[in-house]
Amino acid sequence: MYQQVARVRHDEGMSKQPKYRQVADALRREIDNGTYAPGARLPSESELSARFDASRNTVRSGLNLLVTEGLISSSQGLGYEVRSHEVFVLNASRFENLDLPQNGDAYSTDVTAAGRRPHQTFRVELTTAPEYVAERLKVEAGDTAVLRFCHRFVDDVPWSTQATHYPEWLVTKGPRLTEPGDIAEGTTRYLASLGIEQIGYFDEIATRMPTPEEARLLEIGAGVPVLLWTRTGFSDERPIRCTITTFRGDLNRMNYEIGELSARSENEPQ
Amino acid sequence: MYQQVARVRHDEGMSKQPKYRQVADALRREIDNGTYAPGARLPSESELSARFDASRNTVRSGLNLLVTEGLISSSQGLGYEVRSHEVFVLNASRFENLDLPQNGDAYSTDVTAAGRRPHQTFRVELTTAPEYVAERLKVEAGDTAVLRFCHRFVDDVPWSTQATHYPEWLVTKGPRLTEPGDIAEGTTRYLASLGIEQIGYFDEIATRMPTPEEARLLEIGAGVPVLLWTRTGFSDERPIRCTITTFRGDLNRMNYEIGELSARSENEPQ
DNA sequence: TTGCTCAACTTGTTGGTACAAGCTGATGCA
DNA sequence: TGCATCAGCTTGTACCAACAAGTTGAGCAA
Repeated sequence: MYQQVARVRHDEGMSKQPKYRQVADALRREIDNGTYAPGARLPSESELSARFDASRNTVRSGLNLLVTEGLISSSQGLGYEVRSHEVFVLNASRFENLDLPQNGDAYSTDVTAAGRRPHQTFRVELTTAPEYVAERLKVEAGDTAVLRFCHRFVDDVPWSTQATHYPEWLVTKGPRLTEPGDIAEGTTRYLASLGIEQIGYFDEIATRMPTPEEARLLEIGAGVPVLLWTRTGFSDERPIRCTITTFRGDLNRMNYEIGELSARSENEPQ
Repeated sequence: MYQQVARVRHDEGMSKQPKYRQVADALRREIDNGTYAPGARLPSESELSARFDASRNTVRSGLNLLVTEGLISSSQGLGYEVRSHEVFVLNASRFENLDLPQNGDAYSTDVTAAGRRPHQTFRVELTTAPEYVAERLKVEAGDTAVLRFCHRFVDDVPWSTQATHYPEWLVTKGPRLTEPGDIAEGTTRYLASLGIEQIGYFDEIATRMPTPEEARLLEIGAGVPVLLWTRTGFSDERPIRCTITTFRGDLNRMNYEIGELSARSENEPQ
């Protein structure tokens, strides 16, 4: 029916690579060198099938590799599109600066400063602390806590989700724990209203592939990892909040400044 | 030959999900709840094919989803194995502490302290600075630079690669730029020998899917993202080195401490 | 016992087919 | 003109078949 042997013979070391990888490599090269620019559509499967002299299944395997790598995305009826990725940089050591508390929401400020349009939805609820959060807040897993969940967009593109847990002892300090509006304005402001000062953060950064739920919220297909940022905030006595932010990995980068940066470092590399 | 219609009819809203997703979801659930523990082998494709009453191709599509999510890996002749992921935590704000320069290689120290066995290979060469690095070192792209490339293992598992670029002006300060051995011992020590002190860092963190080359070096299959850590070190005058570390995303996590952490925070959540 | 071969498993690759389902523009009716 | 329909494109899902190639263990030969 088909014979692989004869073909491999004359391939002369240039590629023992299987055909579907050759397809992926060729297309990846063309995406890299700009033959297919971000936003552009790739030729259809049947066209590629003809070009590479491969079956539709084989071409699909190759395209699937590129989807997995996050280079392209597909939609039924439309075709394959080259993904664009303008990254948004978050300076985590300056963010919510300890000395200069932001007047308002730090996220909105940052996005607006970058000339882009922020948009976010809130949800505040009473819940129990999951184990991961409880460890960090130094409470028992299952203890009640207040969760402030936040879904953020930049120019109407889903950007990140943020879940902040406050321990029970903290929210009962305030007179109005049943009013979600208090927390909605932002963590720093809320804590200030309770007379609590954050004096330090413990940040943890990890990456992994999104869960199906995350993929849905952030509208990312297979092949785009998420960047997980867990920030535990401390008062002079104990942890006062734990914020887990889930970023689209292809659209975000984080920065930290440590120690002194020389004078000329003001204009950081973009 | 086969008819999808009849089956969908009686599925009763419980799942409009395509069959290959049902396979993936079922297996994912069983991996999560421990039916298949890390390191365990999944049933073979043909067994799963019988269990789910699906063709081998359909089962493969489902398994491929889990590979993409990084939950399992496959090897020809062996089968599918549930991946284990013990994460290794790197405290980036304490790492190469500015006040207390490490006596020796910081990586080896950290890994040994965690009760695991470090192993690394070096390569030092004279090269030109790629654009990304040149921007950070404030030199022209294409300028000569010294590259120290480092391939690191923990318990013989590939862990990370590290590429440190030093600008030309710096290496010519030392009398012996042709001796690769000097840099091999580590950045901090090398800089000290040149009488240069690092007073600050600029760290950038990003994530993405690995390039084929990275996947080869780190021995990660599709579905495992990499964590990119770029550290630019500064003297009191200017950037003196740029280190790009590529971690396996499934095995590493980074920490930063900012400001003051309360007394009880010494025992950080693992 | 040792060591080799080989059968019988495993996944990997590639081809084929058929139909479902989403999108778009042309066509034609009101 | 306006709108509904539909043909013809696209990708998505599902099946089948065949052979390549890696791994393992049984079993035979030295």
